[in-house]
Amino acid sequence: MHEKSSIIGRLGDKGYRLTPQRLMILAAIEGSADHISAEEIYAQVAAKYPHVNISTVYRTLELLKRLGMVFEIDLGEGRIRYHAESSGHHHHLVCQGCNRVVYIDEATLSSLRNILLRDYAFAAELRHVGIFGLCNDCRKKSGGKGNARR
Amino acid sequence: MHEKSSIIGRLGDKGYRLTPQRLMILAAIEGSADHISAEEIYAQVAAKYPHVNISTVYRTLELLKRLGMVFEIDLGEGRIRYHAESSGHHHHLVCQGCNRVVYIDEATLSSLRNILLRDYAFAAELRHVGIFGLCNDCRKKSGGKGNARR
DNA sequence: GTATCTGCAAATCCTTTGCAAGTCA
DNA sequence: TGACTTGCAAAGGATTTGCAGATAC
Repeated sequence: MHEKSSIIGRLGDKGYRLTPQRLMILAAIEGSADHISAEEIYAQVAAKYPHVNISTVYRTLELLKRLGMVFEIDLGEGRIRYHAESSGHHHHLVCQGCNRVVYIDEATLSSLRNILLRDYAFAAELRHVGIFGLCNDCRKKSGGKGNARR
Repeated sequence: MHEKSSIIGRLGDKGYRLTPQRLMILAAIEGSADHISAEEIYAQVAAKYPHVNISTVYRTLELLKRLGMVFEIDLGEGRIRYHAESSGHHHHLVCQGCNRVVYIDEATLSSLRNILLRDYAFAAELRHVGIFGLCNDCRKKSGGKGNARR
């Protein structure tokens, strides 16, 4: 049990080829403290391996998503961000006034999840979207204009 | 006080021109039982008035958003949907298994809103995004594949 | 050796923009 | 009349795809 990455191990186990591109893309995702976009993954990989193409990044992300190893999160920027399944979960409060993202821990929303499950039999996957609104600072500033999207 | 549409009245009051395009775009939005996309608005308007251009739809939406008369909602489809401010509010549970959208009333999430406000001083605007997850049926079906997005 | 992957280039989808012509007030 | 609106066409950004050559196993 000492693989560089459990994801890499699992990819290999499932019969997928461990190409240098895939390894580098995985490293970028796993190494990202935050959530990373396809473009950012591409930039990181291309810095060491200029030959890669961004379509390979998208194809690899597609594969990893399909295998449940990487998750998407839509923070309303008009682009999707990705994070490794292994990197732990939290929720995102996205301020539409200043674009700041506040992280809150998973437990905060567990009661909501329970209510939706109980009353609507709906299993909410709250980790993969941002919750939009206004942070404290922006609320004070005359309600904050809120032109954060796209 | 008997305008066809309160939005139209307000647009005129603010000094914006009531062009036929704007009136028809407004009619499409207000007439939509559900949430409508720019493309759908365009199709509806173009049916009666083939001359319109979709850029006019986007520009009108931009204006109405700015004036707070129309709201966006991102249901994670890779496109934004719109609804009239006057059409009442509710929340959206979007099933990633079958793409179904379940509407829930605003009160259901008010406690969440209060918690976020109290603990994070964050004023969440929950009405403008969908909450993703799996509906009852799709949960039963072996967890449902969940390839709903884009 | 060969099925799987990749790079490349072009296409797609949604949305935005510049500009000259049209039109509401 | 004249500022505000529109149509048109072209650009924009994110993502996807077809295909032929490259490569992991």
